Amino acid sequence: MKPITLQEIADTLGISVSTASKALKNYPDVSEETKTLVKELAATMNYMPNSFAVNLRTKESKTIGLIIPEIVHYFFSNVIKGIIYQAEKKGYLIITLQSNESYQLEKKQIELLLSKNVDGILISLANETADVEHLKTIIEHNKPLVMFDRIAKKINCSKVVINDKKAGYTATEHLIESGCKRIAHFRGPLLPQNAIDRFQGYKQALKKHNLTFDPALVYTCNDMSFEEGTYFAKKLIQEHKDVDGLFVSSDLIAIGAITELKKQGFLIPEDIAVVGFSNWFMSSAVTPTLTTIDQPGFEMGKAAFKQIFKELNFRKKKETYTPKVIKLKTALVKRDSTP
Amino acid sequence: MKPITLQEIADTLGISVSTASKALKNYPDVSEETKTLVKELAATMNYMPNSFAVNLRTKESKTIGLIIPEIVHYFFSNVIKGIIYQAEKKGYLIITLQSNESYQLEKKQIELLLSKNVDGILISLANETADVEHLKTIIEHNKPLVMFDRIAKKINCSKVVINDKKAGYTATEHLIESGCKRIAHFRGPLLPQNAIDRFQGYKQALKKHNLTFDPALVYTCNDMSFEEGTYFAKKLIQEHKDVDGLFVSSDLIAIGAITELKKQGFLIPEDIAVVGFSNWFMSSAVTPTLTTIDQPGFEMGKAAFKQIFKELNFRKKKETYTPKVIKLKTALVKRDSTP
DNA sequence: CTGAAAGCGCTTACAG
DNA sequence: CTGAAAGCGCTTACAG
Repeated sequence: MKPITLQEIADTLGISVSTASKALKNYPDVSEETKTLVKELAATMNYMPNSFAVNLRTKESKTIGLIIPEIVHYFFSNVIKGIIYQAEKKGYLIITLQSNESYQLEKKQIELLLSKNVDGILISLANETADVEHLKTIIEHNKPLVMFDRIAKKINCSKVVINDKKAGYTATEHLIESGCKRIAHFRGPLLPQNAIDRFQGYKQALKKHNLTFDPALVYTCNDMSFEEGTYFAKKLIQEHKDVDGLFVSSDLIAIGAITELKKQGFLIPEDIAVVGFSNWFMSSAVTPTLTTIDQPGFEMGKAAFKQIFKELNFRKKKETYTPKVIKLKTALVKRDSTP
Repeated sequence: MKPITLQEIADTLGISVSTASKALKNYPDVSEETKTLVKELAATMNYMPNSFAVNLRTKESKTIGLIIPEIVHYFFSNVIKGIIYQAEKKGYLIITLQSNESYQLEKKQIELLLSKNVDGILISLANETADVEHLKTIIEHNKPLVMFDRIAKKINCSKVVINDKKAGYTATEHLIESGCKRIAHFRGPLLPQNAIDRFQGYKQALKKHNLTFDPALVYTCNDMSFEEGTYFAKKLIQEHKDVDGLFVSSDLIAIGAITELKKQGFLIPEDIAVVGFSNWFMSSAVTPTLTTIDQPGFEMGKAAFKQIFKELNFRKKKETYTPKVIKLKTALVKRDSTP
């Protein structure tokens, strides 16, 4: 079945392509009669405008590129879901690419998306990414760019984030208020801003409550896995027998840590209280259930798309806009891993 | 920064657009000198061909549509990852849509992808999908279609699957060989072929080993969640005190079931042995670790893309091809939830 | 109210 | 070896 063209519609109706085109798009200067004729024929012939031609004329494809560090990841897949959900609502399609936490890939993928002429780009940075020049090329190409979760402070574009520092503060303060005196922290990798911010929040809470900050109690996780949780838990209790609280930058690592601690005979939360991060669906299923910070992935995806959509419209109207930083709310979810 | 065109390259060089175009594409009938000139200028001017124009001319966009029931799902997100990984290798981009297990959405999304002129469609059916006429429209539009995991037997297109029946058989037989006599099955929803096949494998294994099949021991899960696992486990031990084995059609449900059974004082595997399905990464982390069937999601994604890529090339060469059914290997992963 | 014309930026068959 | 021309299928400013 060959797709049918406007030309064919016009021909069978004995009118011009221009009129047919305008009729379908409800131009006011086409007679009602012609409009009905064209629309009916289009419907019966199952006409679909050739999107390649439309793209070429209108210079937009209603397609947004998305670069994500890792698809197989509860939080990120929720973000993707939110983006796709919102995009579909607005008639946009999402092309997803995975940087695999690699700076080189991320850079290449930006080039790729730009060469494919997406209308804009949504990105969450790879853990490896330190240099952010490649993001500037997006802006130079005059395409809207919105970063989310793993952002680069230096880049002047809209961002959707949570307040990681505040969330880290809340988590740690909750441990302090539960009576913990020696609180360890399993932080994320060194580069990403959100790992830094959560760590800052941790420090700030200690300071506020007059607990001394001990750098030896901070362990840096790199692959953010369950195994890393068990590994550092083992290390932690070897090195610091007096620890009574633990703030972990991800639920998965926290669950790994709890598994190991239980195995070694520690009672959670009696001996060591634990707070995770992100509110992974399993955190309410494990034993004990995990106290954590709820990080709204789906909402973040929706917000990121909404923002790029706004910017797209500003551009169409040739209006200027100033990049916005949207901060989504987090919440402490109190469960059984803290007293 | 306005994107630069072939026209501008040709103008600055004082040659025609045709020659410039052919030079860039290494046509043999262009002088080496001209080729170098054009290529160098293109490089310094950072020329990128306008993909909209290329699409219109070549009638292909090197873009494949993907419809998946649920993105936030360990198995499916692995499949997506595999598809995107393989597609990127071959210069293709993936547009992902989520049907949300809804037949209506799935149907609409096929129309959408077709109207956006993707070169082909990859799909895994929604649990709700019974009628498969909408898939035929893809074929009528002359676009390659490859189904994976949740397939429709009736549709004549290539498919990538595992042998669900055999896997169900293996899982059940493993329980039987472990000494189980009364084996229950938590199956998936009624419509998807793979839920049916796993159930058939279960029945077949019982028959083969002369155990009577008792329909009362089969429970149908619909949302495939942890909670469903706890719910049916509760029901199971109320209704059938003599059960000593359980084959569950997903690891998450199995883990839910085990959590509930442990809570009620049952020993796993001593009282009830449990086998899951899919080899979710958490199945090696829970206590006891879960015996399961490894279902290669990433491989499935790669295979699905490879197949559609092949079909795309056959079409370009105007060769015919017959749809293939690719069966990927599964394996029993023996862990501690079976003796 | 309708249509001829130009043009989006490329590719490719054809002429020279 | 080079280039003029046609054309992919639309949209839209303009003329009538």
